[in-house]
Amino acid sequence: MASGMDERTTRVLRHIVEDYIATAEPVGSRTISKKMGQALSPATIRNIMADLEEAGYLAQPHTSAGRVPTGAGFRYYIDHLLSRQTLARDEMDQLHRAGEGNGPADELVRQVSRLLSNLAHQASVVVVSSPEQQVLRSVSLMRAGVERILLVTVMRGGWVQHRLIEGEPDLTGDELEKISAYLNEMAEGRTLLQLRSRILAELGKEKARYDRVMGRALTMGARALADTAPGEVFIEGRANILEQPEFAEDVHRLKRILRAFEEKSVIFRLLDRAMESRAIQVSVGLENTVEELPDISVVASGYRQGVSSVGSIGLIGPVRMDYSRVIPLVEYAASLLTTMFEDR
Amino acid sequence: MASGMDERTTRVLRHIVEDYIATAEPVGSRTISKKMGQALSPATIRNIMADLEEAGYLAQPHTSAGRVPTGAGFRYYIDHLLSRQTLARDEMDQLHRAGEGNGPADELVRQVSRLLSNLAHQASVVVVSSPEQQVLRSVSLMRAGVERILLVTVMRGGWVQHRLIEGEPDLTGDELEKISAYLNEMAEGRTLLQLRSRILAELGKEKARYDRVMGRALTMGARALADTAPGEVFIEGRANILEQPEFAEDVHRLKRILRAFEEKSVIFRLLDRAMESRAIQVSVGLENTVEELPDISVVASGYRQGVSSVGSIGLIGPVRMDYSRVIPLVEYAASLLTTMFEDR
DNA sequence: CTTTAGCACTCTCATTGCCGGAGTGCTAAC
DNA sequence: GTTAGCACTCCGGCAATGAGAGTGCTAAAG
Repeated sequence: MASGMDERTTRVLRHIVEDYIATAEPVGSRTISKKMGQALSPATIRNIMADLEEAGYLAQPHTSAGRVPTGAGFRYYIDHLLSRQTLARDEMDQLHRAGEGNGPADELVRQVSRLLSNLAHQASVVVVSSPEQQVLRSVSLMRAGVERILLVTVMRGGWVQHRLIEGEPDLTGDELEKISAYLNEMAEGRTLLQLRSRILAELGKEKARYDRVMGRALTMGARALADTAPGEVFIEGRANILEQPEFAEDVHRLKRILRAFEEKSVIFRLLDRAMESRAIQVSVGLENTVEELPDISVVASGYRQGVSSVGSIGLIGPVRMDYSRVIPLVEYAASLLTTMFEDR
Repeated sequence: MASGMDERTTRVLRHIVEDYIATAEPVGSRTISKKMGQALSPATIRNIMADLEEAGYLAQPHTSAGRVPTGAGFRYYIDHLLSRQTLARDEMDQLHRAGEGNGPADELVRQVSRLLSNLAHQASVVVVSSPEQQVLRSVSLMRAGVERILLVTVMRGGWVQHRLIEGEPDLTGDELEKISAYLNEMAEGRTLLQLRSRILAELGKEKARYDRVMGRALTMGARALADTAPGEVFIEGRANILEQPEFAEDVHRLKRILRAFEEKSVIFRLLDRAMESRAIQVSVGLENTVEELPDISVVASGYRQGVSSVGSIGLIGPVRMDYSRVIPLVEYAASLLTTMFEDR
């Protein structure tokens, strides 16, 4: 049906969507007629609207209310009608400054995310994918308690991660340092995944035969990397979603979304489509496959470290979002993250 | 005036507070009369209520509504009238299990906090104080990029922290390992604070004179520890505060508190009184000195690592909280955290 | 002197009925 | 195909009303 609409019809649809985005109220034929410079009378608009409703792009909350775009309406708008706003110089600068500063990677990412959230008046989410595919820069083993050893990994791009190895018999400081150094040498430039298989290969080859340090290093490495780390989620600007009347008024919805924010896995599912693709992803309403949140929209884009995608950044909010503004914002933020990780 | 109340008056006050806690509605003289087994007629209760109002413990939303406890009323109730509920076996078990598991310290703390939040139907907050005073178990320097070095510190108790040293000329892997080992040896068993002054002393003494490794180690250590790390804040169960009608109904208040949750420093100020003291701290309404949040209550208790307090855990919610239940919960959670860190 | 019954009074809240306004769909004319 | 006109629908706000809950005061009883 999408192609079966003439230009006039789509123009009407566009105006309806944009008016609705701006006001959050159902929009009537009069309003649109005025907006289009009286070229068409309200009555005509009404006819067109009836067509659009039949095609599934609009809905009426009740007879004698104006029209509201459906999910399909938004979809069509986003795919064919949207004209992106260009970002204000000032906004780009702000984002830049947030990402430029000194400090650990996670802190900078948080700041960018937060600013994005404030600029868009939506909640902002960053997911960092499980670091399995990322290239290591260095690893270190540290004593962390009785029979507890901590494996710290630093990725290219500056991401730091640590995991605990428990129930490991204690070693002297010297031994630990040697083992650590050995592992570190083995790790550099490899991905976690590669490191793991390398360790396993090595372990099979020489066994813990004649080199005690090497043997211990290999078994410990193998243990530490046995289970995959989950990746991380940062959510910033939860308070901003109260700016959106759809959440401020409906406590139930608000609660649902806040609950979802507390489940890492839900957020992961929400953003993982964006992670793969290089282009920005917009999923409105029911399109996202997360059954807990049928009535929200996600605008997200992956960011990369070198050639491999390592995560994504996005906004979560009601379906009625100012996409023309929000899409460029997210895109810019994602590209910023990519450059941030480039020279690290 | 507190002492100038006879037992009958305080009993009335207690019933009013408890009824209000249970219902969130102003409570009238009839209700109280019935609750006290008709020993006193509503009229008598009314007289007593008038006294209590004059004394500042109760207030009327408007003539001909029931009474509502004031901040002072709650304060008096907490200090003199409260009878703690004992925790259900099951709740203690749940908390225990949350804290017992394997995994990094921060993850476990999060889990305990989250469970606490769910049990209390309030938002739960954990602050980990700046690690300055904590005793180190080990430190390690790791390569983290061009001219970037990461200092990772592991505290007794299992807390891990890292800070970036930027603009540091690159070293060979070997050199870095030596420096790292040297620092590690110096660090163990000292607090961060002690380590820092030790480094400065050492730096003055020998200068970077004849031992290049030592010299580099000292200057890098000094640089890394120059600025104090801020400490951390975990907030769990934000969605639970919507269970409380005072937040569910008043978007403005909700927004204020969500905004506050996004400012580490605010949360710090809110909980730092609890950090010092070993006993549980309850601050109702205006008692907390955080001007952004005049109408909320904080129930918090510090937890320790050995003898020194390292943070606190607490609940944040409306003044109308079920203190008799919530206080034991927080206490138990705090003691749990203390034992969790003991054997690490 | 304290307690209580009685009563008049106040205030809220839910219900009802009643416009006015916004918007629609349909029909007939342009 | 477009539009003016019109009857119709539905929502939202407003005022009036009355029930209900609760109070304070007074005067009588204990």
